[in-house]
Amino acid sequence: MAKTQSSDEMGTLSSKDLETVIRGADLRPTRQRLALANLLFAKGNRHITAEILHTEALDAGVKISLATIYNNLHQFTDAGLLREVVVDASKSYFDTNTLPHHHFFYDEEQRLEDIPDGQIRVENIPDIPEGYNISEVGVIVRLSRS
Amino acid sequence: MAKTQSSDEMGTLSSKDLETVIRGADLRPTRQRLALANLLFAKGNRHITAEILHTEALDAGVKISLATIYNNLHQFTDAGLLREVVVDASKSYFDTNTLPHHHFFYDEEQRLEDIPDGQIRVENIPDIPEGYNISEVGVIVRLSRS
DNA sequence: GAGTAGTTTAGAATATTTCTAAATTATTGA
DNA sequence: TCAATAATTTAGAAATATTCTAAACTACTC
Repeated sequence: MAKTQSSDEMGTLSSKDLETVIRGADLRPTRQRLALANLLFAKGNRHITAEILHTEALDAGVKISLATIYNNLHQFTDAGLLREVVVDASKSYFDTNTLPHHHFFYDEEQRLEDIPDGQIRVENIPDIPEGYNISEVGVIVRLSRS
Repeated sequence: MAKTQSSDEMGTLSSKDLETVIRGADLRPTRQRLALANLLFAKGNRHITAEILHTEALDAGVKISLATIYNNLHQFTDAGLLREVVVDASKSYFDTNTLPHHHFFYDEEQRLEDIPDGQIRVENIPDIPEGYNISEVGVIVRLSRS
């Protein structure tokens, strides 16, 4: 397997691989961090909030505080292993898919879902002011029950 | 002038007009509500947070509480006079332009700016699941200093 | 194994937004 | 005009999500 893998392909990482990923991000493979990495990266794409990840960790028997969840979500994000998606005014979602892509957001369920890259095209982005660059183009298609 | 006006054209409303707009939304033209409507709609498109609107009102000599700011922002939004734009994980922006359009967001300045409708096109939106409809397609182009 | 630097943690603090219940104001209709 | 009513405003408390602090703990280095 290639040494570098996109977050898209992290669905089958062994705990050895997870340790490698964590070390590659200049982080120590602590018990808590490994457990979070496992919850986040061991089963395909996820869109998760701090609170839900905390609950999942506790349910999995991992003793971990909410502060540590936040610390690690931000460290993973800084390391490029996660992407923060702003879609709800009151809480943050973290997406394990760091490749360029867009999202469906189900209003009633407060649930995010990937729209695979290439599927949507954004055309005709106007000129941007001198001295700036585009850091991200995000499309959110909001869905509600009809 | 036409009886119905898009929020786009509310830049020149007299206080009589503002009262009409407010009554049209089934709201009472109170001192506070008129003052807010004036701050919001009397000078072209705005993208504003509750806190900033509160400060502007106080600066203009209007005695008003923050709770009233929130009440009115939501009432205006429900009446279709404002649109809430989610772009920042920690606070909400309200946009006086309720026509379909997209946004630039200046990361460093935490500032929103309209991209006029028609300028950007979103193509190839995939099929959406049975039983849902698209309530909004939002594009945010994030800009950072280069 | 000792020293250090990174990590975790409980709990406090902060920020934004909502809620509550009481006081105030606008409206209606006698 | 005035009383009844319903909507509105308000201060302050509460709720929610997130960050901070400082102390305890753990992983790493030599």
